[in-house]
Amino acid sequence: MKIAENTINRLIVYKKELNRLATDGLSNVYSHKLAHLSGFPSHLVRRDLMNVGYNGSPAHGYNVTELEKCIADFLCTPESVRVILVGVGNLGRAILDYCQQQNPKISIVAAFDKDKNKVNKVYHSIYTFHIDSVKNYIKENNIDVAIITVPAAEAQEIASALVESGIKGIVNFTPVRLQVPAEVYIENLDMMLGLEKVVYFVNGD
Amino acid sequence: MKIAENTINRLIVYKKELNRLATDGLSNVYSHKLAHLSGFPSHLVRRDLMNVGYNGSPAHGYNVTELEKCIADFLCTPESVRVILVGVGNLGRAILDYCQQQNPKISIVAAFDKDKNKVNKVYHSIYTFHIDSVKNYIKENNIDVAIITVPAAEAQEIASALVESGIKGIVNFTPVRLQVPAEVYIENLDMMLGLEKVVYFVNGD
DNA sequence: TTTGAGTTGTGAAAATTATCACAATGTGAG
DNA sequence: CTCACATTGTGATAATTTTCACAACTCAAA
Repeated sequence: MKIAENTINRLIVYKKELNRLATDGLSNVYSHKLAHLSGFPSHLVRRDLMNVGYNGSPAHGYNVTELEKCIADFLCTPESVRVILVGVGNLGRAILDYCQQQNPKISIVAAFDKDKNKVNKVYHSIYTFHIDSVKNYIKENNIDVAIITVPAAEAQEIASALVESGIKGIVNFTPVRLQVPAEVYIENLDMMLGLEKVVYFVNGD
Repeated sequence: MKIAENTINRLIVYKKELNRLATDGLSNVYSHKLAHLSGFPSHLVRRDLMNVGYNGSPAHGYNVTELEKCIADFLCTPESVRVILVGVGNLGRAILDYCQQQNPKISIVAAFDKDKNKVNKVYHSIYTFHIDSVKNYIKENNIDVAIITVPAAEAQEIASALVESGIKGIVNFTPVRLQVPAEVYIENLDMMLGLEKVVYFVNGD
């Protein structure tokens, strides 16, 4: 069954909130509470959970840990995912740091840059290689996902190289709309776009 | 007329691509080309442009600079927007830097942190104030939009304080779902969520 | 002038997504 | 046991969003 992208977004949010509830020691939760925590209406929560195929109880709602696991299974979250990052600028280094504090299942295993002053250095405990070695690295280590944080002018060239080496998904932090084959999944995380959207909704209507 | 959030996203993308076309010296563009550049189908481009009320010519397509201005007007993009940033960690500093390289109409005018070692310092030419002064700053300078890059544990407390002071829109880089009144617009830019989504679409289907 | 190629703008249809409303269910108190 | 209550799961409905298809238009060339 095909699931809408928005549904996936929400499921990821539910999963995170469930995880937090679990660490808080709660064992069950009602759709209303999950709705309140995640910011979506409760009937959407229930509808989304229909998709993952987990059944709650009318009396106790959902079992927190079971539902979390069920969503994780549904999202096919593998036990560990290895990701690379290209572009060790301010933003790239911040992401190297940030990622380690979050989901331990997803880890950045290598960074790449063209600047010789950065190559062979370690940032936030991630080793930086020269960009020329990225193709080999991807192939030898079977990497599927890359994060791009290079300057806008280099983004397309880098993306093409990554795709050529077999990358299947890219988190794109540059403002450039990357041109890649349809089977490569691109998640654009343009911070400026986010800011502009907020400005629109605050100003306009 | 009410415009869907996705439409707003696309319009912002069109605007950026148009800007790039303009600097490249092109004077007009067809919906197909704009579609290719932005990654959306051409009939969606035309449908979206219907909303902003700009009319192209069947022979020459759209005038690049006029359309760009028209979209900007539609999005109510003010001549200049002043934004503050709360949380001068690695990510916060990277954003301070990144923002200045992009849209010159939107500028971060002040940063805030609770760490005394950061207060009164200047990062990427933005002055850092103590977090205790943020409420006054917002009121005195009439700030509408804030960027939150504090640790997850402090996010909600900060958000509540900002809202109390009159903030109308927040770009939230923390993984926390902020609880705010409905009239405050929140844009969640959770990098981990983006990564997880890519992992899902790469792995699963 | 007339024809033809290529594009826009848009009504209408299709597909998708969200909302509603309520039957079915499980629980605990009396 | 039975009843009242609160919640889930879901068919049906409504709303939204996208896609299709083509008439209307512009220009250039013959």
